[in-house]
Amino acid sequence: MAVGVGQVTALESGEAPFDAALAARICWYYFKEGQTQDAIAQRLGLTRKRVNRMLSDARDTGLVQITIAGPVAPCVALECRLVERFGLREAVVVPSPAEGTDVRSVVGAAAGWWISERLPPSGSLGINWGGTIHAAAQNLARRVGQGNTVVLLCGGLAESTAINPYDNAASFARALDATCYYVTAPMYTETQALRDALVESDPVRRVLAMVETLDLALMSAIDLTARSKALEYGVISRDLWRSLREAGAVGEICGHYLDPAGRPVDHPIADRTIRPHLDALRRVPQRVLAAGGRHKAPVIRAAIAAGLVHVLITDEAAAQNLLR
Amino acid sequence: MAVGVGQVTALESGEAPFDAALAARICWYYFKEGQTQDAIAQRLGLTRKRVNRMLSDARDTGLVQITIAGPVAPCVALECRLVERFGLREAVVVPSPAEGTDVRSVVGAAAGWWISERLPPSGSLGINWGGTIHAAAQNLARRVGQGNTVVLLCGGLAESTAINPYDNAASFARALDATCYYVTAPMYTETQALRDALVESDPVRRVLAMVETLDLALMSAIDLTARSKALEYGVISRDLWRSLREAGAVGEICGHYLDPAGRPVDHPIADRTIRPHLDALRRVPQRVLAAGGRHKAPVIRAAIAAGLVHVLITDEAAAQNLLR
DNA sequence: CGGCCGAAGACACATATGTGACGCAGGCGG
DNA sequence: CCGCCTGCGTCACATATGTGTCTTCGGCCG
Repeated sequence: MAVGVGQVTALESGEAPFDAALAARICWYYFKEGQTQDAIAQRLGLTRKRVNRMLSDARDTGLVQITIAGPVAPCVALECRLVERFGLREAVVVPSPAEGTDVRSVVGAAAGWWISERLPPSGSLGINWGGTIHAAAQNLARRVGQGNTVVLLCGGLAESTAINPYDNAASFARALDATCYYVTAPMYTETQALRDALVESDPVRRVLAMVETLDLALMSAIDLTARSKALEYGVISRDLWRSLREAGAVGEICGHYLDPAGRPVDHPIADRTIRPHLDALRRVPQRVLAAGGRHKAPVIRAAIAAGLVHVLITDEAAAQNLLR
Repeated sequence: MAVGVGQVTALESGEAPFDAALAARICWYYFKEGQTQDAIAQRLGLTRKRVNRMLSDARDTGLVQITIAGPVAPCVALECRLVERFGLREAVVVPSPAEGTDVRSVVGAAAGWWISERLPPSGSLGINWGGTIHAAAQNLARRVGQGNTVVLLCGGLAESTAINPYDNAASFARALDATCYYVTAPMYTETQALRDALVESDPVRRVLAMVETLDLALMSAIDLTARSKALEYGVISRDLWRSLREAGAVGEICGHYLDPAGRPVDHPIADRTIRPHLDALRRVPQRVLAAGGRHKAPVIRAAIAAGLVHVLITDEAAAQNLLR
């Protein structure tokens, strides 16, 4: 119970810590003791509705984490085949969710779990952005004071959507109790001159240079199919989308637009994008790609071909497409 | 209902010993995707009941593991174990502060919060003294005109330290807008005759008798380890400390020195101490002990054994020691 | 060969859960 | 000072869940 500390009363210290404690307690009673929500509400003097809401909040924010131990056989088979076919270090395949539901949350959950397991103490982690990464953030095992570092590998978005890059990074940093470095610049600029000025500027340059120091990079990929979320959210305009496709791009990773063979495509946007160097990314010792959904298969293939993937975290549908 | 290829494979392979694969898949759909059991059953061609049973089996066998993140999670676990192990009505465990800092302020803060929540309007509250109680006083939610009563359950200290009993009581009374009753006598006298005379005197007798009317008693405990604050403050002389330890005492609550089994020890100081009767204390309907720090574990155990504790408010370190 | 037995399904029902409608109070800006 | 608006509590109801009972089915044993 993080009631107020020292002379500070609970109220003065703000509701946040108290709420977290209460939420944790509720989760314990509900998930561990199997109490009914009603009973918990009575026991703690709350309304059932409140308990109910806190429980779903807890699930959303990752306060409770549900892990499934045993290997899911078919997925394990796919994992083995992916590793073998593409020469990966490791593959994680999760069952595809029902048609119409969002694959990113389940792939992200797997990614969060993977990072929790594999990020060393004092490790330095690079991330980019996207719904998958956002979901990963919600599924990290909490750390305290291990001296981790989180580096955001892309610029920000001016319009704050639910999956803003800065928020992604902040969520990671909060969960890992990490120092966080942000690229204080937009994802891409309107002119090349501005891009050049920004990447030369001290704060941006310093953060982008940190890619050389990373232990681990967790990246998602943007596809350029008609189902692209980037298109849906307006992060990529329809005109840009069309011209990228015409230029032969199948998707984007960390600001790099790749053709099916994993080569960067020639497109003006490249000169206006703020991004780490591709070669620098290729020097990160452990590179993890988290992307799911069958429409992501081409960009995943491209990313692998580009040498950006040591570890692939994906879903059944994408895995099957990749192996076809 | 569209069934994914992987699922068909799983079904057609018809594992007679419905291996962990199916169970894991069901768990995945249920916990990760939030599908309804009915939907899962339809999707996999099973009955809902079967899905239901596999889910509860999975929980029992640990195939799914639910963990609660956040710093307070282990505390909630400890609370539950304390309640169960010692037959308490309630336990509150706060995270232990960093080594070297004072645990009493955080335990006291929790105690203050607890009292604020649970002391009924017009309720009568007994307290003793100590740093923990002092901290509790600082963390009470203010009340106005609810007709509360505060009764100090011990004598005073002539030398005014920061944690003078009278000041403790006054702080409580001020915060609760309560009428306050003080034991107008020292904590212990130099002779038994004086003690006897004092407890027979009208004001002292009347206040001590009020213990029978209390709704709630909030008590801290003095330990007799080398780290005892009472020793450090000189409230207990080193000679007294040594002889109490030799007599088998592990600590003191409200003037009662207890051995590890919770029995009063035989020691001359007992006859010179001004204190409520142990049996009277045991008749207080709700008895709360607030004490933290690992060195308090023995006296907490003694207090519980003595039947003085309905509600224990402590810290992680002490809780762990208690459960060992 | 026939009956026994256990596993698993169908059905039913009592709870538990999630969610929307409504209304109240407290904070805030006009 | 007043009205609006947000947040929360209450109520109500549609689903979802857990569990019992009865039945069926298939294997096993006498």
